[in-house]
Amino acid sequence: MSDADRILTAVKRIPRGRVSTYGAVADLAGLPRRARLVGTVLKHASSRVPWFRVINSSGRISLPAGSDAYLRQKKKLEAEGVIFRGDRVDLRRYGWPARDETLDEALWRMG
DNA sequence: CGGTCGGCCCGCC
DNA sequence: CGGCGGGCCGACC
Repeated sequence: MSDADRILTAVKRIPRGRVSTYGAVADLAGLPRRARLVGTVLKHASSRVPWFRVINSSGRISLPAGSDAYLRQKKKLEAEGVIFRGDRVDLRRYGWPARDETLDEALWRMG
């Protein structure tokens, strides 16, 4: 299984209405410290994977502000109930896995 | 909250 | 091989 496959698998696990960060996805994929790779993989991802649920650790969309791509991602998130406060989302509320739960707990919970 | 900096690890010349 | 930049991140001020 390639790194890209593991990343895409991890992204598919993000629940509807929640968001995850590049670093968190890397961790879930078993690829610590490879947040940037997650970014490049997602850039070329197919529409079957919920790439739009991945944002950066500051709670912002990692695309040029105001660009078509940016607005597309924002709309998709809002469509499933994620509320933006200005240009960012509250990771304590929508972040997955929750900040205070360990990676092990999160992995266990989803089998 | 915003901005900088250093560290990090690719993927592509 | 060497250099460079990227949908990153945490620490710090």
